[in-house]
Amino acid sequence: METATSIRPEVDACASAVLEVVPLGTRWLRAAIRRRQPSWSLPQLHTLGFLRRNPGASLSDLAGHLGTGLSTASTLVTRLVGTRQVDRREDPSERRKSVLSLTTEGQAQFDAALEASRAELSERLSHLSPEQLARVSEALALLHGVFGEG
Amino acid sequence: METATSIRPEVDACASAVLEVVPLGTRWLRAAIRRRQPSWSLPQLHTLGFLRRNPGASLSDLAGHLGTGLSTASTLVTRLVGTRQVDRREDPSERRKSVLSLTTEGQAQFDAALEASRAELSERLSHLSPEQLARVSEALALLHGVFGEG
DNA sequence: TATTGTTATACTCTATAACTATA
DNA sequence: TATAGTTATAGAGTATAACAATA
Repeated sequence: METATSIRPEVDACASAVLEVVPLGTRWLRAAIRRRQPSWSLPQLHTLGFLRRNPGASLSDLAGHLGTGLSTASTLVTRLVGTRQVDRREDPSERRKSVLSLTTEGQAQFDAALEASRAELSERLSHLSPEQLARVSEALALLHGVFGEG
Repeated sequence: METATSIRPEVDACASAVLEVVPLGTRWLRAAIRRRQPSWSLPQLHTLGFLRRNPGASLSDLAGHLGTGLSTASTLVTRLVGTRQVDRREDPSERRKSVLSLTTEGQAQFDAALEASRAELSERLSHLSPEQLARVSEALALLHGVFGEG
């Protein structure tokens, strides 16, 4: 199979770096969350984070964000509803749809966990110089676009 | 609880960006792999990638890399041995230890999948300017250190 | 008929605990 | 006794397929 290698070697090197760092970051993040909320899985955290930013989203919205099927999102939400962290209602105007949001308790727990992880990450990032920090922030914005545009 | 907020707001902003982009990248990566090798899970890919770079590693080495317990690594390896992608032997000098490596077939499949994902990522990264690309690469190196030093 | 979501089934990931074998 | 690894068990994530309800 022709593997369509780029004309620019820097591009391939950058792609390789992404492929190496993203899993590293995921493992770090999972460990950080576990230290704080051992009962939360990464998918659960992603679900809570999405509903934190998008209150009132439907199950389809959530599934699209998670990159999973509707059934996966459904069982995920069912568990979080069971633990009183997510509220699931029926959309009055579109009765097929769910209206999802965090409960007060779910939001408080999520904010606390996010803040703890951010504090831990900040501690590590604080060793970087202001210039390095600015470049990392800029690079993250670029990667956000790269991952999000499709 | 005191959440030890940083004195530098830029640090916290950067940490927030990391917390947002890392999950995005993970979902993109999973989707990219699925397009190529629908049968591989992310943990399996990480296992293959680690053994690709560290042939002869022990099960403990692998578990440490994955951030999981020994039992998780053991069942993971058992499945990959069953599909003829990983070779598991006994260390002659330390008979408690396993010596893990990719089979010829496993290595070929991994290389092909990695190359496909890299090509797909490269296509997206190719839209960046040389300056942007350099910054992303530099930032990734910094993040590699941030995630890896603990 | 198409869309939204749920449920059943099966397989993988993961942790804990109990176990074996080796050092 | 301590370490390397396996196995049993249980709970969670995931996809596919079959289903119900709504539009």
